Amino acid sequence: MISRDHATLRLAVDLAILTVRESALQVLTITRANDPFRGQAALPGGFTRTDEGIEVAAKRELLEETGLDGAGMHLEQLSVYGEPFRDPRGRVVSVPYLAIMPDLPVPTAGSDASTAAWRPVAEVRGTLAFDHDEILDEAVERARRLLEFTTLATAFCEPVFTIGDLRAVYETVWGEPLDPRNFSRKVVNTEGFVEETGEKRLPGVGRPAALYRPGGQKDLNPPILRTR
Amino acid sequence: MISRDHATLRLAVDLAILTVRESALQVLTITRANDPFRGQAALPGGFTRTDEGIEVAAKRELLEETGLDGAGMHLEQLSVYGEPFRDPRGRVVSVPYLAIMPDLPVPTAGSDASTAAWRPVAEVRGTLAFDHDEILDEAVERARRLLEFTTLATAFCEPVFTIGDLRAVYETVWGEPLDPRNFSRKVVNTEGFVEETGEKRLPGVGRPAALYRPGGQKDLNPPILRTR
DNA sequence: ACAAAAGTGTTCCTTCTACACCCATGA
DNA sequence: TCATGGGTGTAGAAGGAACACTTTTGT
Repeated sequence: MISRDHATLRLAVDLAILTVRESALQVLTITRANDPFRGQAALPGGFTRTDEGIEVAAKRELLEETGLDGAGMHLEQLSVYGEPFRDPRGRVVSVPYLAIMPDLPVPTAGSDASTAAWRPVAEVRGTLAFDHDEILDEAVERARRLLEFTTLATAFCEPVFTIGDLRAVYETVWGEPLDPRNFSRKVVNTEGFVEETGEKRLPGVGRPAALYRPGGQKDLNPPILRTR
Repeated sequence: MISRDHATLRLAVDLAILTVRESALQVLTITRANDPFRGQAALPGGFTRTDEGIEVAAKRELLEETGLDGAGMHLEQLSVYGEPFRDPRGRVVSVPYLAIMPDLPVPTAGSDASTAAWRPVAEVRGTLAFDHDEILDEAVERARRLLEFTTLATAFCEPVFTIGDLRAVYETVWGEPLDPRNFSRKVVNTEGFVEETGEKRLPGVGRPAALYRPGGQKDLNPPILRTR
């Protein structure tokens, strides 16, 4: 039985899970199996449980809906959505999180996740259930800013990656081309951004690129500012 | 009757209201009149009402507890605090907001507000009820960052102010001295940060300073970065 | 040899920093 | 005339943007 009164307040978490895939910024969406908005695309999420912390709930939903273990993953909390009538079922306040991951196939483990799929952000904008379009916009904007001031771009990449891979992340998320030569220097010279592995990637074509691991640093100092 | 079960979830808003006063960063605190934490200092706040939006609730609490009308005021949402046992009364999730205002006397309008008072941040750190110490730390850190990337420093000032006043805000919030000459140039040359009034302030001593109004711009481009 | 991607060196230009110096007022 | 805070000029340092050029691979 679903509550319809507004005196009873429930807390939900939603997840804007972003990746770079096929040269496009993509987001993990599910197709809603139940009313309201049955059949429509939405961000994965669900209600928090009694005595469950909010970030814990977010990681649990991540696992349930995508089969991905978010144990070590960075979740970035976005602003809370609590308009009284945002959910037709009653008073639901949502705490949305931004998660960033490499281009992995969706394991489709849980029951709800059977419909989980990567979709290009440009394609889903304006089509999501509830106020998830707003959440997605905020997530993308946050991701853009995180690339400027933190080393989180490496979270879009595989465990080892080339500077070219990393540059592709910046170019895709920011939607603007960057000078490969200046970018390379900036990244390599920034203490703690990336760490050499000593290996090289066998190329399809061109000179093999050096492979790197994420460095220890979280904040990017100096930042890599985009030209506005 | 206060609920003690955790199945019933209630949503609260808390306010970290900052000002610069007597050359120190100060925060508005109340002394709790009721258990839990009776007699201890805390941030003003309260529960949201049925069918009331969250930011609306924050502005209502601001009015009730300080007598200040936050109609046009910028409220900056901080991260949500929802640990299951953060409030001994039951499951309470708090949405904290940062508010910035000039050094106004606290009107002490509402009943709860009789104990409202400005206190230096340095003095109250570690003494607040609930997890309000954490919230305050986050608020101060956010305020520091806002000064770098937005024009919100003007919110600490009276409706008209001198560049010296504005510099005092930066120095107090950042806790480091700035070069008055370079600061002045940077502010005046940044499009939309401040706007000349044509007036001058009658000085106690020294050359009279030009008076300015806040400019139209919200974001600060280029940013005023502090040296870390 | 050629195409393509990786990476280095160098030049130009903008911005920041430090500080010498001048300005306008009260005591 | 001196102290004090407001404000301009300017030289040097630092960092970013643009781009010529070299390196290393596959075909």
